[in-house]
Amino acid sequence: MNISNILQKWYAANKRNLPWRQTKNPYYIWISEVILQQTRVAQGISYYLNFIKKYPTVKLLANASEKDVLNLWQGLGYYSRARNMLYASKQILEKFNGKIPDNYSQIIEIKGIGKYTASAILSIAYDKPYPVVDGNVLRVLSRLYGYAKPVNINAGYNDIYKIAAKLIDKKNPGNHNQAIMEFGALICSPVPYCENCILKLICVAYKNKIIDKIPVKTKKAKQKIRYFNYFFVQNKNSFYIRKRNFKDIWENMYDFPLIETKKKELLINIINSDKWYEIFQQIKPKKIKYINSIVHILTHQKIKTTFYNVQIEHELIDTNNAYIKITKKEIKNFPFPNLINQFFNTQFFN
DNA sequence: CATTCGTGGCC
DNA sequence: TGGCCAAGAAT
Repeated sequence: MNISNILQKWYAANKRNLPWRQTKNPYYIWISEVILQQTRVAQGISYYLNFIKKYPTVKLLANASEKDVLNLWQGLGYYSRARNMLYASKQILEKFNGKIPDNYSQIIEIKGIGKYTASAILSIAYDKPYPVVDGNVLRVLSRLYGYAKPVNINAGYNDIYKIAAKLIDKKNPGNHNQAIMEFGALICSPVPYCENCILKLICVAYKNKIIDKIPVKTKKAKQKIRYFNYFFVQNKNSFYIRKRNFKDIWENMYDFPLIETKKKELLINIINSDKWYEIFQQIKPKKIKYINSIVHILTHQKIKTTFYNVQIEHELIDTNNAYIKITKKEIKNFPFPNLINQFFNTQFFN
């Protein structure tokens, strides 16, 4: 038995029962693959079920609003995936007659579908022999073959890709690809379960006792620290939000009026300064109150956040038309990043 | 091609 | 606790 056969046999006996494994519908496979990009299976399952329930076809997705799609994606992170999927659904509808292409050159044109997702859809939904190389495959194959150079650069990725291409079962590519990924997720995990591994006798890293040193990765850049001051501006039972319609984190999501500072700074006196008027075009508020401070961690940024409550007695004079006045009941209609969403669950807000 | 895009779980 | 990492893609 070759390696693929061993993995597929293991997979048949040990695979998890996941909702997207009950279909070969290319649309569903596409949705699942995008949701699972850089996302754990446990976190993605409910989003997948909600997504295919609300948008069961390409056409229904293509006719959705971005705000609704982002709302469904809220809390999952990497929101460009949702924006790209909406764009992609229109591409599929118009250029490919509503059908996910079954060939590489066309499917790779679709927004949000890169080398991995193209290969995953083609192999799983259409039985085409394209090898997937994701984080699992990089780990499994680098250990198995004792590949001790960095895998998170192009050269390393290309080396592993060649191995993956040589290894693939051309008669059962979808099953093969899922088997090796599942094996990486459950057995050859970052902290591996070598005692349960069916490949340990032929695993170079295991034989050389360097499992904990492979895969090799180059260092990541240090997190940037940013200081956000969010103003929960309140006018009786209404408050103000705005859409982040500019190039930064959380693009096209909603949040509160924000003042970013370059260092840690308490802006409790801002209503007595000209700065308040410059930003909000608003006469001096009735009162401002510090609420709390939290730290929100992103992959490349650490957001040190302070929330303030500002009570005003007149409407915001919003010459830039930047703010939307809403009540608490309307919150669920708008997609917020989790930093803001968590605020809605605090004692202050309720 | 290195960086940037969230969030949550794990140790 | 801080760092690593998860079915990656766009720029």
